[in-house]
Amino acid sequence: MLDIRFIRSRPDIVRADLKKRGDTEKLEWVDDLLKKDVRARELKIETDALRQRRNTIAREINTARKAGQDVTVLLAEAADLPGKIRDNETEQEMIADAIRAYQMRLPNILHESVPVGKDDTENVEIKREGRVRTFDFELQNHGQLAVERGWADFERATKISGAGFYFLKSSLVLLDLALQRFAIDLLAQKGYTPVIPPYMINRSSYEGVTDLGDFEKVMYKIDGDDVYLIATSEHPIGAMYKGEIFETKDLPLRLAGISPCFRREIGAHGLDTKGLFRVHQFTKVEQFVFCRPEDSWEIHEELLANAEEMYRKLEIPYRVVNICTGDIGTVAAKKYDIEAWMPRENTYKEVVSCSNCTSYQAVRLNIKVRDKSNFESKQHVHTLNSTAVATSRVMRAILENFQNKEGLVEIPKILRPYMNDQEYL
RNA sequence: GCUGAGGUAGUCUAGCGGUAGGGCGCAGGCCUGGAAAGCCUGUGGUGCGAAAGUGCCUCGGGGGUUCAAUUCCCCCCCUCAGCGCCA
Repeated sequence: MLDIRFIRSRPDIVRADLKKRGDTEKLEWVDDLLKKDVRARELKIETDALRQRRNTIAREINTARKAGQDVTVLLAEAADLPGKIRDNETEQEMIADAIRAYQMRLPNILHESVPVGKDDTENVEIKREGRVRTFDFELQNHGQLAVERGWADFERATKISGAGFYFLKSSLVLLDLALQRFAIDLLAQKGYTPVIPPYMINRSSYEGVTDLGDFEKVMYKIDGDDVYLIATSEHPIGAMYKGEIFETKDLPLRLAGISPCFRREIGAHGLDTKGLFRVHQFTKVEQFVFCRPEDSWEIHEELLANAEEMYRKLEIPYRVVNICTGDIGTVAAKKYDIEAWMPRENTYKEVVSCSNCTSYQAVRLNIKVRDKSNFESKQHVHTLNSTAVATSRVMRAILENFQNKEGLVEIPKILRPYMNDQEYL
């Protein structure tokens, strides 16, 4: 969320950003929020004065009693104070809740390079990489191919868990693990520390890292407990340092999260109905960085470069798009997607999402950095996250891009050391 | 799940109705040719103030009693130890 002090001092920036997003209904929120903020501070001054009087009088009563003096006048005054204080506190709480509710719903301030657009059709392509293969035969649907070869079982998974689930078997299990290990090794070599997080986290931690709407749309709640299944390791890793202060020397902190990801929302159907593209559960290796505010834009490019390197090495053609205002959501200040070439559909489809969340998550989570040379000054850190590999989607890309006429699937060379040096699945 | 002990500022620890004290760490200052040691100050959140300052809040969380709660009462959460169950 946005720091109240930032909103207070630069409401012009907040308003301009909402206009850029076309989110004009929230302009009124800013006005109302600023009004409530003024009232909140008036109330604080009043209430603090009442509390000061209460504290003083309590001490006076104590001193007078010890001196054996009469305290009835003091007690009479003191008796009125708690009620007055309580009335003020009630109003203060109401206003604080209202301000917080606005803050939780106001989106992050966008980077100037974010293109204006109404929805995902207006995202801006930045580049294309890789050689797109041509096929002189009809490609098989990756899901059907996987079932025929005994690499996946969707029907039995549907029987026991519902649509959107799958059993992975034999070669695809090894491929899944190979992709994870490839990604971890590549990131570890670049200074990222691998992390396996808890797969369930509680609501208050979750509110720090995600959009409120996600609780209804995306997350699975565990019945009877205050915990949710994680939708990505970004969430537990972001919340990991909640309420903490980093030393400058400890930043940037580069982490590589490895976890299953659970998502209720699986969206559109069509070609993807049966298969590995839109599923309720998949495994993902994720890059996550905590850094000083001045470093985040450079690191955002680093995360994208790392992700691109993976797809180049996997020999999967891709393009990079700059996500527009209508598609970016509330948390990120700028977001790139990498879309892998899916030859059967003749189109690029999302496999990586790479975001600079600037201080938006850090403000909610209260994560700061302290500079040793200026001990008193603390700033909120910036957080960034980017997919390295979401194994289900990359497996689909491999099953399609590396298929041959005989229905065999070649294993990308970079993965073969992780696959007992096999050439084909 | 049961029993017991705990939760005090970055960390350790005292206080157990009347302004939360000390050790360590860290930051700054004095001292020094430089350092160490020693000594002094500071250390979380927030309000007012140009600043110097000054006030309020903070003893796991929430209620209650009281002029006044870290302290007394009630509910909840978490940690540790032992026992039980368990891959």
